[in-house]
Amino acid sequence: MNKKQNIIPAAAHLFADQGFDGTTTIQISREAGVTEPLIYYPFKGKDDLFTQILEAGFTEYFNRLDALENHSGSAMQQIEDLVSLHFAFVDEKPDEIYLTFSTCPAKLNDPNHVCVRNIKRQREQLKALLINCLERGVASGEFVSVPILETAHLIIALITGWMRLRGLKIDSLEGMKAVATEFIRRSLVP
Amino acid sequence: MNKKQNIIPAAAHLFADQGFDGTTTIQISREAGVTEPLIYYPFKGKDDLFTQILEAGFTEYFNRLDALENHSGSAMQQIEDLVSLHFAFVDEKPDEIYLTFSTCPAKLNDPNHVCVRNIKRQREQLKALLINCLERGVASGEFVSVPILETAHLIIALITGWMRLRGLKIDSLEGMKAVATEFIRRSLVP
Amino acid sequence: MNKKQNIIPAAAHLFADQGFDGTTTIQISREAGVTEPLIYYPFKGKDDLFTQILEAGFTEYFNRLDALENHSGSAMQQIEDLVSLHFAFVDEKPDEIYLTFSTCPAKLNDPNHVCVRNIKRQREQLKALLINCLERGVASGEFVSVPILETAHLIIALITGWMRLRGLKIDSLEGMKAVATEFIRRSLVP
Amino acid sequence: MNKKQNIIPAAAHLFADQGFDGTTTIQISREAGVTEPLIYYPFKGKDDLFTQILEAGFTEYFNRLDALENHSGSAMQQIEDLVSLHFAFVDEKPDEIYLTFSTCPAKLNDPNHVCVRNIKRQREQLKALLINCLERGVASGEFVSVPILETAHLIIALITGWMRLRGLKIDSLEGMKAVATEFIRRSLVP
DNA sequence: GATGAATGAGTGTTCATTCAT
DNA sequence: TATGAATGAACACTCATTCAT
Repeated sequence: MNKKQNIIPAAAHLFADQGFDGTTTIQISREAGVTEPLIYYPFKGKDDLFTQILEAGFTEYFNRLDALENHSGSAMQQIEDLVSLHFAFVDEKPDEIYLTFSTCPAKLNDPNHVCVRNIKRQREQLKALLINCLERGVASGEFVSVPILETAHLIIALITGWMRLRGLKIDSLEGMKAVATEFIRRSLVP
Repeated sequence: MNKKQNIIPAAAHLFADQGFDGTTTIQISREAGVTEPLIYYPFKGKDDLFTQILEAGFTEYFNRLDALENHSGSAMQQIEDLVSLHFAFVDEKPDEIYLTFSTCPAKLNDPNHVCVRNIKRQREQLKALLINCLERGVASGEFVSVPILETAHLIIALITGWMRLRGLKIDSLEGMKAVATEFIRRSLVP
Repeated sequence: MNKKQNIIPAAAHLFADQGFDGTTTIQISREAGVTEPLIYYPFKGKDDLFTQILEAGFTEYFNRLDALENHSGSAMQQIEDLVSLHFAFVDEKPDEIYLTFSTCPAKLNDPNHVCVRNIKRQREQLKALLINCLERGVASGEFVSVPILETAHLIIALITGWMRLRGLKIDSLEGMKAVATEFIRRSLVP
Repeated sequence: MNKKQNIIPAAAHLFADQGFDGTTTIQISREAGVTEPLIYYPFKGKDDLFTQILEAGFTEYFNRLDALENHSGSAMQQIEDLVSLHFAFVDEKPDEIYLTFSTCPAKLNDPNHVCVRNIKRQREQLKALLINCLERGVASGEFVSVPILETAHLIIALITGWMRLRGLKIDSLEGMKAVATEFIRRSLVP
């Protein structure tokens, strides 16, 4: 239970960097400073390790997301919080959150697997939240009139696109949260 | 009976779907309806196959992108064309273009490899184009005053984020091009 | 029947240079200036090609060797002729003769195969000839008294050792025939 | 239960018997009583295994050969010791020493490879030693007058030829060392 | 708990050979 | 006869995983 805390971040980092298939158990053990078989004490295997990392990421992610659902502020405020949530998250735990938004490894593609289920749930929840938000905003006149579903998808693309660039360390610009928020606000608020 | 032509789309599809490492040569051969060794007739190996797919994608991509550089229209027009270019491209060749925008396999990460070099070139070229465009627009008053570099990155995130969702078949909404263009226009044009 | 003459020397050369297993049929076809499947018209396969080369080499070799058996000259004269035969042969057809004296490919090691049979026959015949020769020479006082069997083996080692060095192009010294003959003569003739 | 020690002799035997290309890793593993992947635990691959066997053989061989260089005895005595060295060696370690004297696999033919470098060094060192020896002997009148270089090559051919026959188990005669020594002595000493 | 040794299953790749034309 | 296209069988090698200690 002691070394488990070394393994998870090491694995998360390598998975995020090289993909699930591109990462070997021996790489993980070296990065974690343990021997290879030790991985099999706290985890059933490579799949399980991956799954647990993802699940931990998802758990925290959904906790934060759920807190947004019962939102009392304006529609724009809610979108702003949504953007903040994701941008803050990817700064805190770039590997876990990047994995959360990346594709499932091919071999874990069965629809009952935690990986697929959660990724689907995440997309649905994000979509629902944004649709609700946009509908509210358009109805109340807070937002200009936009096609709801398409705009929701667009904002998801913007958020996940940025997280991807950030998670892969391709983009390291600071202060993007405010810029993104303003960008969306100008587009939606009349 | 030239089965060689089946290999490229089959491989592109699988690579886009499962990643480079997650795709086996035998999967490719089955998807292409040929036997495994036939892959090695026109291609030197799995790496070469991947490289050639990417290179073909990049060649066409850069051709289209270069055509945008000497643009005579307004700044917004140019951004619109940029969005159109990418959205049209990903509709035409979802697999190839998705690969073009996805990450390099870990093992092909040496900086001289076509894969890395082109992906870098692509990001640089996109950034340069957008920065130029935004500077023009802001200077002429066509656009509101925005932080140039950050906004360029944001638009790249939006475009690539969308292409990713689209390339992975996660999102299949039609008519997104116009919605995206309008979304950006409202944000930038006063 | 036309291109067969191109294939044999090309194959013989490559087999001698790289060994049977180290030589591929495509190398042979290129060296012979033909396409790969053409090899299968005059030959049943790679094994057969190898066998035929060996057989041709052996046929000529045994022809020459048989001519030595009914020898009328002195014992030393006969040994001299034996040395001459081998040294001349390896100069004329270095590849074929080298193969003749080299090891059988592992996969052709069954004792009924032409390859094994001939190599055995060759060693037996050489041994018989030398034993006969040495016995004659010792009995007649032409030679000093030497252990017959061992000396026969030694001369075989000398001859095959030289042919190997020569066949592999490791040694390219000229005029070795006379030197070898003299070397043996001084050792045997009192 | 260190099965690693079984691998080297098993591999040496098979390599000597069937050549590098003719020997498969699965054959080696079976002969060593281990499973195939275990070969890759102590060795980087088939090439490395081959190289290490050769290197061990060469190291011991050169150690023994170097001991002969500073020789105080007569020229004939030195040659006798040289013959003894080789004949004793091939009796002790028939596989390793046979490999040491056999040809490099075609694919390891680059001139910097241990294999090529050592085989060259061996030939040069043997040649130098014999030339020196013969020159001494001829100058002092211990030997009859012989062409130095050619005779050196001849003795090398004799020694390596014998080692080959012996290493390949083609010839199993005992007591050859004395016979060979006498054979050479009679030829050189007046 | 911890590890060095070991392995079953599979991967990319090569090669001798055949087939359709 | 000749060849481009195609393949079955094997090869060296890797990897996630387990076992003996």
